[in-house]
Amino acid sequence: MTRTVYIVDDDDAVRASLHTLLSIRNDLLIRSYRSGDAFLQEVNDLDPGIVLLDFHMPGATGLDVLTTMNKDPKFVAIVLTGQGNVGLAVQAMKAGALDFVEKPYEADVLMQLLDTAFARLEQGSEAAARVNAAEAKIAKLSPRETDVLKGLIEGRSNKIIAYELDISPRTVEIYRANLMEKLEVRSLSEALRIAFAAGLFPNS
Amino acid sequence: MTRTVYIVDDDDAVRASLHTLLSIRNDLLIRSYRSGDAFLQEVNDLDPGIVLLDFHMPGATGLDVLTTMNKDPKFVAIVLTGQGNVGLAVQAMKAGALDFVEKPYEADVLMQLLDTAFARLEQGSEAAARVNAAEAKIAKLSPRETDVLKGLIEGRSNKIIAYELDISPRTVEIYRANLMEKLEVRSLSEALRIAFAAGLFPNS
DNA sequence: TCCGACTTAGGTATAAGTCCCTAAATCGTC
DNA sequence: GACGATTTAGGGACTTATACCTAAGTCGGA
Repeated sequence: MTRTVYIVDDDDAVRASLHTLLSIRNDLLIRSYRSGDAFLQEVNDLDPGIVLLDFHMPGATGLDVLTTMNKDPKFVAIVLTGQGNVGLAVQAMKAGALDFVEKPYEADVLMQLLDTAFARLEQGSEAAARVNAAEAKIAKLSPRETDVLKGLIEGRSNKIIAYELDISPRTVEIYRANLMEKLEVRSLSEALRIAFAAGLFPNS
Repeated sequence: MTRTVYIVDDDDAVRASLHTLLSIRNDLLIRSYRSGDAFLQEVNDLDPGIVLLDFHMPGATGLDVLTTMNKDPKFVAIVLTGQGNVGLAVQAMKAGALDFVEKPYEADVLMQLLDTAFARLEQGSEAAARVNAAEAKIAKLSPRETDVLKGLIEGRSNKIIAYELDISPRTVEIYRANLMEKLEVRSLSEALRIAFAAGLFPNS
């Protein structure tokens, strides 16, 4: 597995020093960006990784970057900043940063943070992978098959579903068999589990 | 609905001033504690509410209180502190505080924070109530009924479950009927939904 | 000691779901 | 215009599940 670290800082010296520091660990792929804007332009095409983020930058600030990639589980951000204060730290943490560290940082603290960040990244991408797999399977279903799945989720029998969709129970059976095949499952419970994972479920 | 605010601060003047400020809103029930220890002693018996928490206190600090009630969705904490710094703010946010505000705070900022906090509290307690209801129903099941439910979750038929438990398929049918009754559901899908909600499900 | 819950099990009937076969109209794509 | 996917549907055999009936042994608590 490639462990990628993105450095986003407008200060050449900071980028260089971080690069040197991180190069101690030879399992890291390091990419540097000289502004938040430059990073945001490419963010959709990037592999998952850790983002070491400066707060004060011309153009998009660290907070802008954080809010943009807020819910994307592909990235875990650590804010590294020169002039920090409580308000900024709180904002950054609310925006989902793993940590907010004032420069000068200690090398071993940063290294430990990186490990934590990679651990969280893995958790997040496992969860995301499960959701993705489930959604991909659901997406294969035809509209009618999806209708039937919804009926099954609600706990209705083929007969009732047929009545609601105004089609023959026989046809419901066929859609049901089709969706089981497309979802690659052999039991209703497995099908429902995929529906759960894909967020198809009513929480009420 | 009673909206409760707990004030935890060792400074008499701060407690009094917060009390006065919050009294403007006559829908709030206000309780004050002069130390983190005093609050923690009662925390298990308290109703859900917002905790306005000082950081620097003799005995249990604000962070101690935060970590103790960390995962309890009954409370949402806002840290109000005199001498704050970035490190403390980050620790508090990591420990689950909704916000970290330095004194002197502005009254309207605090009021807005309270609204946000109550909103989050309601979300959390709705979710918690669902989980509780589900767990309570699962807890009613006898050991054998639970075994059968696990088999159903795995997508096995009565016959297979009977074989695995080394009992008659007939008996599995009875347990199954019993658990449907105890769970107050009429379909497998509803039963599985309760099992999901109770966290009985394998994520792998 | 008796009551209630849990565990176990059979019979019989009906309902529901699955698995095999076939078949045709529609609709968009190459 | 032919090909594939979608939607629609029937028959028949087989498997599963449900809904009713009864019944008995164990074990802990009132």
